[in-house]
Amino acid sequence: MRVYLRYVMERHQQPGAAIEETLRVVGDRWSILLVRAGLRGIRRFDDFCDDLGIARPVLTERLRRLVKFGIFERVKYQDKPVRYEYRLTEAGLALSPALVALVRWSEEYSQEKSSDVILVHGPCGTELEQAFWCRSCQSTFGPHAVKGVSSSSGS
Amino acid sequence: MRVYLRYVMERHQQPGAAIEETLRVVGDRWSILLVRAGLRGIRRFDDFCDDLGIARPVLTERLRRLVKFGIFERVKYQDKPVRYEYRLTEAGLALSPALVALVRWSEEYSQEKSSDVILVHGPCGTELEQAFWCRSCQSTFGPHAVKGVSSSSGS
DNA sequence: CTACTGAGTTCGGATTCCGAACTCAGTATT
DNA sequence: AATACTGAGTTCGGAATCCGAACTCAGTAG
Repeated sequence: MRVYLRYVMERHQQPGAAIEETLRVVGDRWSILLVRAGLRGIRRFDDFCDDLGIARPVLTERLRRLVKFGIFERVKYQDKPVRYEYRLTEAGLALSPALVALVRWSEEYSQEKSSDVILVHGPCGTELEQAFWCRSCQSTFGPHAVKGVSSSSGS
Repeated sequence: MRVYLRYVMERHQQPGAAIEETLRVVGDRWSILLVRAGLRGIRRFDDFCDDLGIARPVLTERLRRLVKFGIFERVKYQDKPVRYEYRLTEAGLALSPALVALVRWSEEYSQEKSSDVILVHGPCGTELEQAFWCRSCQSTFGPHAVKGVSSSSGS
């Protein structure tokens, strides 16, 4: 079955608020990488630092901001010398669909291929594909069926 | 049916190559916004400029880079004074799942809500949800069913 | 008393970003 | 013919951001 999508993307109030909102939070060079590291189980400051090669002052600032936006939480894991680590919140975990989409894209369209399996279906072990799902039609279709129909630009 | 996912995310060769690959292309502050503008039908230099409020030198550099990576193509649309415009390629369109994921996230988890309908199912007009789809199981499940199981971090 | 860990801060220098003004080809206006 | 306008860029100087390296600070281990 062939389904085509219409991109509508209306601006309600602010110009293109929704994506900008998200990008205002994770739209810099490091935040998404931090989330990915978090998904891989990294939690400590120095580990983030070593794993990503991010500069320490920037890491400090970025983690603080991500905590502020509720993506990571700063948890004390030790008292003696008081130490904190950073854990993904539910909101942070909820970014995974975006990460998966990013990985999938690189697999399909990036010149330098790098097969980096990120998500598997628990029960059967197959790689997952990402799809669109229409609630009322109950149908699923992949990004390949996507077709851009530009609404004729107004003024 | 309840399905849980396991985050596996192995590093094959380079540390976390896949996402970094994608982010190396669209991981700056503007590229994703440019793609979104492209999806909305914007094609001309000045229109990108006005719509996003991006500085012209940066726009120049960004478009050049995105053309180099095959996300936009520079098409001559007029001969008299020769003029070019920028159109999304198939690879560029293929970024839409990521954009949708970003929009969905802002709708669910961002404090400042902004209902900005981005994708609709052509035939029935309902908003689309994004889902994971397992090819072999033929089942679909949403991000809500996602559960993070951090692989215990090694050394 | 010295060495080490781990989460940050404090620096100076390098890069990138920005807005505003400029270029350059051709077209429309007077 | 002279002026104004369009559209895709360049060329500036100043401002914000990034970086690596060294430093702080509390507590532990030898």
